[in-house]
Amino acid sequence: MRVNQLAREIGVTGDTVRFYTRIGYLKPAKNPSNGYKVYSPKDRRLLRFILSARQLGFSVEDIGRILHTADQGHSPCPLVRELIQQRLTENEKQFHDSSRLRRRMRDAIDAWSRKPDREPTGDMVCHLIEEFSDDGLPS
Amino acid sequence: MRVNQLAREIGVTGDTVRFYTRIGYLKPAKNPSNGYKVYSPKDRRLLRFILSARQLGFSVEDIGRILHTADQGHSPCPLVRELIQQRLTENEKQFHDSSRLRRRMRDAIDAWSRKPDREPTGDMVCHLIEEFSDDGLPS
DNA sequence: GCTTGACCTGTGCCCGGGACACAGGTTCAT
DNA sequence: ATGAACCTGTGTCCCGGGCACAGGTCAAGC
Repeated sequence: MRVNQLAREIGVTGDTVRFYTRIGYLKPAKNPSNGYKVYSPKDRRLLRFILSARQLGFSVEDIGRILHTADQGHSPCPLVRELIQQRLTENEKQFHDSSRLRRRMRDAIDAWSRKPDREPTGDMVCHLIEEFSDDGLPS
Repeated sequence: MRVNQLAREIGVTGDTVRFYTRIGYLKPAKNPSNGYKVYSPKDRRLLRFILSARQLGFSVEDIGRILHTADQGHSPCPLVRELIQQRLTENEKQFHDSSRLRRRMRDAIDAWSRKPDREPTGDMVCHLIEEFSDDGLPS
């Protein structure tokens, strides 16, 4: 089976399949008559696994480590448990950062609703932004 | 003043200053005796503006449009109001996505706490991931 | 056989927002 | 003049694919 057949069957784009092939996670054979890559049922299982892991928040590199461990015949489960914990912690941090930014944006929009537009000057590009930032500074 | 002088004064790295210079937002003169870039007080004001805008969630490209508008002598304020609204909407979407992922990760960790580790098989890389994903599928 | 046109392929570069590596230049004290 | 510390511009890298491109393939029609 060729890239787009596999891709459609699984529900991703051909580019995605090509990408995982390019980085060596899928290892299709090569049809010698036309140079096209030929994917096996094992590749299909692997691709499904990769996509499941991605949906759980594992990075592509994480998945590489997991696959490598399994290739050695070792159980990847301890690594999987460790990695998802790390990703969860990351997610929580970025969730927090995102919340702070959102509050800041809302505060700005609110403050700006009571301010006029102005022409730029030599010292000022946009007084909305510049004055809002000054408000947050230590005087 | 040279890149690292400016950078330190504002509290960013030289790479950041170089980056905004490279993309043309800062326009230092060139010291002909040594080829070094020479930043003016205007560049310093601009850099401050850029960083303030970044902190409010504007993208680097947004800032380019804002600077361009101001360069034409028009008020960038309407654009600024429009763009922050867009970024806020984006942030809200990604906040939501992030929340869903987080719940999924926590559910996985919880489910996995009651499951053993296993060796990989020809059909299975890591049963934790594969079975957890199956749970979400329409049977 | 040949052509047409739709579909498919691999390859290589693109994105953001800087970070980092590198080779070489400069500066100040010696 | 020499050494060491610091500095500079430039090029490349990161992620997870997306996209453009030139060319290959394949069935239908003549």
